[in-house]
Amino acid sequence: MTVQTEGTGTAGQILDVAERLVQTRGFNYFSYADIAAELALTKPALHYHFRSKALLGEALISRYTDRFFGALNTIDSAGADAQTRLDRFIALYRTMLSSGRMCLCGVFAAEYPTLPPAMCVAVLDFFDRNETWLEAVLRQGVAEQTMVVAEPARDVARMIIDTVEGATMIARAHDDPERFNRVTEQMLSALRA
Amino acid sequence: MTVQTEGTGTAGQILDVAERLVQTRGFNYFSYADIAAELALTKPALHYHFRSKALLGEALISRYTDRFFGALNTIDSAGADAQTRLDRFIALYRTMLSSGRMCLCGVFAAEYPTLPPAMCVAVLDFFDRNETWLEAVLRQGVAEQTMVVAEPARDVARMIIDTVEGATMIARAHDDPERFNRVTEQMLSALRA
DNA sequence: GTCTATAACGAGATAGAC
DNA sequence: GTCTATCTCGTTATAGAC
Repeated sequence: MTVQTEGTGTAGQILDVAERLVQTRGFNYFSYADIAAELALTKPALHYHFRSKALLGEALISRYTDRFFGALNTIDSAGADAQTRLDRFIALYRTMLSSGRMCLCGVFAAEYPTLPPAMCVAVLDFFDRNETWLEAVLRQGVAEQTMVVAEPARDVARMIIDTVEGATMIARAHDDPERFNRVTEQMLSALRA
Repeated sequence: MTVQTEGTGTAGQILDVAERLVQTRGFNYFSYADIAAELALTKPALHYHFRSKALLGEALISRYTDRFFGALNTIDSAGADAQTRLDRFIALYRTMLSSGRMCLCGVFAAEYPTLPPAMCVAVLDFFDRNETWLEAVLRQGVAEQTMVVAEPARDVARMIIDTVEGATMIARAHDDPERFNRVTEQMLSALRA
């Protein structure tokens, strides 16, 4: 149920380092040289695995999205109640924040107008799928009578994503993970029945 | 009550263009050459007014913060109720979003780990002052019996900022300002008494 | 699959003329 | 206050040897 795990092989290690650099510095503020230095490789070796930075970016989103929804699947398969599911969703972001990272797609959203088109499509897809997952959890909470959710529930789902992304970003700037905890707790308490 | 107004003189014009470029592309994805081309100047002319990009960044935050709190002062001097004040606060962000811009300090928060130290200090100061203003509005709403605000009210103020910053970022990626309106409306309705 | 070497370009910044 | 010219460095990317 974690989003950041270690990849296998050289390509996997490249993605690991690149992912961390994007989540901490942004897509436009790291270079192939940074990755090469960390892995004791040369730049052409990276280009062998990822022909261009744009393709590396696409691979990053693809793997991140797979892992993120893998984590959501793990949450689902535990058969927990809606409150617990929502708590665990938020814990995914808390874990990233604890290592000074933003959500990968949150970073990409901030840099959106500068991204290659293929990356843009993948970023929007990530958010759309998140909304769908959250909307289902909210409807479960209503059915369990533990949540009060306004209609359309999808807008509430969007509010949750926006708040969590914003809270991650600003708590990291303050270097204060507790800020994230208190803000998300405020948000959750407003949803409780 | 607007945050984006036109500056006077060459330095003001430089700040105008730089501000727009940061709000749309980020601090790490525009150059002196971009500004120079727009203003039909050369790069050394820009360096005459702002010796380094870091100093330009500091000047950007300083002017933006002044204008932002100028707008909040205008809201205050109208003597409106808390709900109206909060609506007008959110309208400041809506106006930025309508021209494809994020909050300047929201962008800087996303790029925070890459910024020069002096800019970091100024960014945190912007958010702290925002929290203080919002906390006062929330307490006014409680006194007017139009809002239900959990304690500590400062955490609710932080939640509002995080949600608005996140909603701006993600609505812009979707090129859908209505998303911002619906999300912030959901947030506001959770605060109503 | 990784290397050395290099191309081609753009970045921030400075010297010195006008 | 703005210019031409230039410096130095870092960037993405490729050619070709091993």
